[in-house]
Amino acid sequence: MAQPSGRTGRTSTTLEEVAHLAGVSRATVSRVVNGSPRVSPDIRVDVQAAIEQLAYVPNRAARSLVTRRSDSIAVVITEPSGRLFSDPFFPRLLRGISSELAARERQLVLLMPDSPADESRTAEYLTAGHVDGALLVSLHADDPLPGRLAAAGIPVVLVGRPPKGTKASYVDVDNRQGAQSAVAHLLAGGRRVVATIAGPKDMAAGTDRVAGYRDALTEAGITLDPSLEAPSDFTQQGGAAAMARLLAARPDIDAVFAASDLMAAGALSTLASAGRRVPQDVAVVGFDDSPVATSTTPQLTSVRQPIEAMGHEVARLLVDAVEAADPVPRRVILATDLVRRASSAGRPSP
Amino acid sequence: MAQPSGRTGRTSTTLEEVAHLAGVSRATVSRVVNGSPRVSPDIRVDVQAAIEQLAYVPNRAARSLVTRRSDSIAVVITEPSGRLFSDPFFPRLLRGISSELAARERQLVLLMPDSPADESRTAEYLTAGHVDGALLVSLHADDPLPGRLAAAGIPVVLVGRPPKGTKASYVDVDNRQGAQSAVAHLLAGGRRVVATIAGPKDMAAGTDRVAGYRDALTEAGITLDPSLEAPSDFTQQGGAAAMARLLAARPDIDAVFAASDLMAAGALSTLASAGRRVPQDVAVVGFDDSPVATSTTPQLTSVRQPIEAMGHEVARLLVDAVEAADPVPRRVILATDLVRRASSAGRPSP
DNA sequence: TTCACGCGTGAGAGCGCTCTCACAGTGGAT
DNA sequence: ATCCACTGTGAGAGCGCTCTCACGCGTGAA
Repeated sequence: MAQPSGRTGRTSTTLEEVAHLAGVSRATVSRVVNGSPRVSPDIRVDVQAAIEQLAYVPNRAARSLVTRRSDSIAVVITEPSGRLFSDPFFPRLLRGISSELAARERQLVLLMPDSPADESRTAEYLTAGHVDGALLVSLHADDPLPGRLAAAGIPVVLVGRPPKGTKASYVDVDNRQGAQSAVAHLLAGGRRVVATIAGPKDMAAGTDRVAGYRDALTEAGITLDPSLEAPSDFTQQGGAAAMARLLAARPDIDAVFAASDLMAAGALSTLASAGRRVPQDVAVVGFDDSPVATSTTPQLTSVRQPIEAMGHEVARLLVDAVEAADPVPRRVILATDLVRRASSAGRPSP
Repeated sequence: MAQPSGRTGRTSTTLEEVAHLAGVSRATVSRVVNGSPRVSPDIRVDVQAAIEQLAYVPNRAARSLVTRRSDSIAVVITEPSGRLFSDPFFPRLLRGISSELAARERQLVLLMPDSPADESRTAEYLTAGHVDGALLVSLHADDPLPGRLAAAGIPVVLVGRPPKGTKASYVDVDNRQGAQSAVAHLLAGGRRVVATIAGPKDMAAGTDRVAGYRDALTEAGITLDPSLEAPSDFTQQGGAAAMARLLAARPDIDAVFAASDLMAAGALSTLASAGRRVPQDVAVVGFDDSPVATSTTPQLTSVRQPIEAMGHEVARLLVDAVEAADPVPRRVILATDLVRRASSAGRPSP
């Protein structure tokens, strides 16, 4: 930055030039560009013609300088790289966010801090007012970021319900309902001893899915049994190990609801080693409907999450919050969808 | 945009205020901020103290307005969503890019056009001068974007060698050498009838990996045999089908090099159905070292690509190109690394 | 002592835009 | 005819910064 660029910049057209060509003042061109109603139709047409002819594009920097808005939104992904690299969640979410922001003419500024030093730099960047708001993607339970941003008055929307209660807006899928429908589906298929491989207890997605599992059993009048609930960590290895524990404790299991497809895939391999046939002996349902679900044998029934829709929703919420004078926190919960595949085919009625 | 925001902005400190506190002029503070050597040490200290005290952060918009640089770099991902959602390539690449750009104090503006209309909007955005340069991630063979950007004088760096020859800078992994080392490893393990499941012919990664496969055989004095080369499409299903074709044509195959882990995983399932043991009867090597490689049975030997390094390199190249007066195209080829796992364990010597 | 030179510093213009305010023109009510 | 309200337009200030240019001061050579 010490050196000015040697590049002889492509100088773009300015408002001034458009105004000159159209025979009006800068102010009028500005009004046309920004869609003000206070412009007579004929002048508007002239100005638009001039804009077209000169291929005029407003200079964001100049505009930002006076409006004190950057029209950019930060997306902060703080993920220690495990899930980031194995789960298609992030690309899909980014696509949803990107498409919404593009439609709203906002820039998407991506931040992926990958060290504690980086994270504090991220916080400084965000609070410096370079962006109008921030989308926080995978928050640690103890992340100080939401607090710092709130203190700095930066609008924030979270993706996924944060583990601790928070005042911030967030968008999440209906994990509980999704899990409930998965287990209800197993019960409807004639299964009676339904276990679950759960996610970590310190993640909302973990606890909510267990709650949904219990809901379904309770609704069906089945007494809950702690020996049928094996906590795990959302990974394939973890799922395999949890399945082994479940089989050891309860050999009579005839169905498993895993809180992620990766864990379900792990469970499948353990079941295969144990000589249990899927779905004849044990039915399996996963969660996420990730690509893994169609590459296992048999293919996995799974709870599909509307990830792109989440992206859209979260971006919409944030842009609205930036524009609104009253940033009332909102939460949006999106419904899930059970995708039926071979792993949970119902038993032939006896 | 018609309405000014109702938000009562957190007004940040300005150069002016820092200058006042330090008892110097704006120009001097600016010099300190931008690291000019033409400032006496004692004054520099005073100014830095004032900056610290007021928590001064330069206003990007004001700076951009005069420097005519945005200090932001666009990353354009044009991927029809197949690979985007199944391959961890993109998150890893983004992380590499992000970390390099953060270190260089550049903003990463992410663009993911997902419709033709979107793509033309993207082109307009990029040529409007809102960013200093663009990183193009997964280019179609016939994508007009590089041409349009070149015409507009926007610096561009490509990730991966483009199918058609191009004058643009790019960074790629050494696909040919990677494939060569994989096949050499199979030969060193005592394999003699080595087949390959290749990628599409219209992708550089596809043809380069076949070339590497042939290199290794030729070096070992083995005559090439077209019946051992099965083109496919980088997907698991495609890999499974290609493996079936290979087995039908050449039942004597004792090793397979697949140009992607997904295809290798498909090959494994076909081999299992055909009753061939891996690695005893047939050794298998994949490419990418993706998470799939460790979730198959047996785990896959695979060629690891330095994806984060690619991200770093590509970002470095672009920032350098933006700063340099003479944008001489450069190409950087990164070495790969063979990760040995069970799927290619050598035969016990006879 | 005088002059030239270089170095550190300040004054001020200006980047392209928005937005307030003033003003001219129009038309309806008095 | 007079006044008022209202609408459309233009003039101009100013957002926060960089950068050129001029200036004053100290230093070394003449």
